[in-house]
Amino acid sequence: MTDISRRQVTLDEVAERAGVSRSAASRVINNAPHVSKAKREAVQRAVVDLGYVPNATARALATQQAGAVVLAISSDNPQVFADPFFAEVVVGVNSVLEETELELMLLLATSTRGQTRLEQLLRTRQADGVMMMSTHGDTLAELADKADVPVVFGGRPVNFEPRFYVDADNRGGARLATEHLVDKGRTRIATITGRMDEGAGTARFKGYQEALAVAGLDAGRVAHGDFSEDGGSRAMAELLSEHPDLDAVFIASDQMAIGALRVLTDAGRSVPGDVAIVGFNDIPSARHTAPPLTTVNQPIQALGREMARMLQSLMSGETPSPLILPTRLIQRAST
Amino acid sequence: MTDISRRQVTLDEVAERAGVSRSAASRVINNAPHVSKAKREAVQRAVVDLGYVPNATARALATQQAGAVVLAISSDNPQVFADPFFAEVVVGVNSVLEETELELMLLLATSTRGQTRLEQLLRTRQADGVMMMSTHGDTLAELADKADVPVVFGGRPVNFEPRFYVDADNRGGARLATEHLVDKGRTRIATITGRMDEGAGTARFKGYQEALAVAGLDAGRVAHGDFSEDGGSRAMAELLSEHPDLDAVFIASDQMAIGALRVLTDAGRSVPGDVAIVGFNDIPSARHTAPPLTTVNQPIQALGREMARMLQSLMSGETPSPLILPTRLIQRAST
DNA sequence: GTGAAAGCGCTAACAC
DNA sequence: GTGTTAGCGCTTTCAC
Repeated sequence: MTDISRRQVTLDEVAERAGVSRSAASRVINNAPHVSKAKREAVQRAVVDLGYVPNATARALATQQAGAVVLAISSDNPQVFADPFFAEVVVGVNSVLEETELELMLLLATSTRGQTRLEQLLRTRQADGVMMMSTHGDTLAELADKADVPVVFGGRPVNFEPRFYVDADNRGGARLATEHLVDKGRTRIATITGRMDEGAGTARFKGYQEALAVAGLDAGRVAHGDFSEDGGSRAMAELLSEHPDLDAVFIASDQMAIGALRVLTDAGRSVPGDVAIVGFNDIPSARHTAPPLTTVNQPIQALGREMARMLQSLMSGETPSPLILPTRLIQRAST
Repeated sequence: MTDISRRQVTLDEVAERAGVSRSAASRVINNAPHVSKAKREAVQRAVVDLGYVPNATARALATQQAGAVVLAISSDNPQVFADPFFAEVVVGVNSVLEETELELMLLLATSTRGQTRLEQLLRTRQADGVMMMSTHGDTLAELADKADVPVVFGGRPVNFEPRFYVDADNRGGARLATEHLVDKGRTRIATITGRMDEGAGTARFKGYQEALAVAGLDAGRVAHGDFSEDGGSRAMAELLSEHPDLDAVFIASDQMAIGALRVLTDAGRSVPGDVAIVGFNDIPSARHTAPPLTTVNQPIQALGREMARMLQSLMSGETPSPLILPTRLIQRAST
């Protein structure tokens, strides 16, 4: 293992050592043509001897390519990133980036400061591409979608369809979940929605409505949550007081389902005996609730992977199609 | 909101527009002294008019400062990053970086490829500093600790004490947990350890031993796990067959505790009636197991925050002291 | 196949 | 205070 605390070795030094011009050395490094075999080898030897590593900054300046992409997560709440969801996305993204020379920059834009930074980033090509996950607000998203830097979205904003995105089939998943409730013979099926200013929130609500419409059932038992456990509790309490006859609930996130479950139990309703519930996301905790939660799984790592792939494709001048990843029902004891 | 799809505006253009020299403009941008008020204002106006944003790459090349730090997580298993733990660390790190001009780069070094990249990074000053979390192996860590780039460690390697680190008090937490079991009147207290090639694994084991030594109890009932749920199940089964008399288990991670809990239940041992257990990490699921898990909480976001702060301090030439963050016992029904 | 030379956009001496 | 100048380390025409 070579000594790490050595100062930067420049291309000039390599060239000198190899007895060639700097341009020749450069050609070898970037394995470009027009170099004699002899020189090529001489340079390669010099590179090894000196432990040369190209200076990425200088290269970036010369080529006008940053050699980095950014994963930007814009939200009004710094804590959302603590959601394991993003960790999984990152793993997926990383798995494809690892095959390339691209660095990954992470931009958690919560404050206005972060937002500004994101805008500047978009404008100044400090990154060769951006993967954007926005949990709220469409204006930044529209802005990003218009930037001349390649941008792919993870998930879709509410009122706006980006040119390039990969999303989970939230609507389909919600339909699946609700249909499952119907299949189980439930007829008074309520829902607790997520935040309706997020794409996932509205899509899951639509899926619920569709499934009930098809089944010819009433889709009027709805309470709005915010994806959080507490929000789920509140919404469940509301539902219970306004629609005490409900016999099932489709809940737009497992976190909310956990909150709702507690309220149901406290109210003396057995699950799934009196009320069947299904959640969404398939978080680890969903396996450990009592009873374990039926839920909808989405392929999160795949989402990250496909975002990165789509970005690559975009960066190499292609025009990829948007992608919707399938979700699937995980059946457990709560239904 | 300004149009984003505009090409790069250079400092020269700003200078020309303001009718000053480039150096004057540069001074204003970096609010350095020696500029008359008039010119300063002229430049500021030009900046706004033109929508000038400095080119970070060029600046980095000129100043020899990357303007970015990296969070490197080196592990032999790509999946470890999916652990919510890291998401929390990132939130902490980001909260302090957000106050600065520094970008955050994420380096998940799993493959050899990633390792190489990390080494190069260390060597070429592509980043002004690195925060390093290594889950295994000490050689890379020692290498990093010797690099001339500021490096702070999150957690400590097993056989090696870095110069700058912030760590949770794993040993103290384990002692706390074990003492709690002692206080509950348990006398045949076993342990399931984590991976013993990770600092957290060995430290928690030491804490267990210490507590039992102080209490004058036998610390011989031990099985080794790997922090995973399955590993916990296996280890618990082993413990049950080799030390069927045990009446408590300190388990070095909640994930393992969940696995162990299932095995205990399946074996007909009631928790905490027959066997009391306590876990470590305070993951969300720990609240939803049956019974809910007593566990040790560590301040993960604070860990991230302090790593970033320590790095900043290091980068500004100071010599910070290592930091150990307190852990605390969260008492629930499993004891 | 080869090298000289001109940048990439910025900062930092230095002389005025 | 101010502007001129020389780089930072690399890539890339362009003529040979």
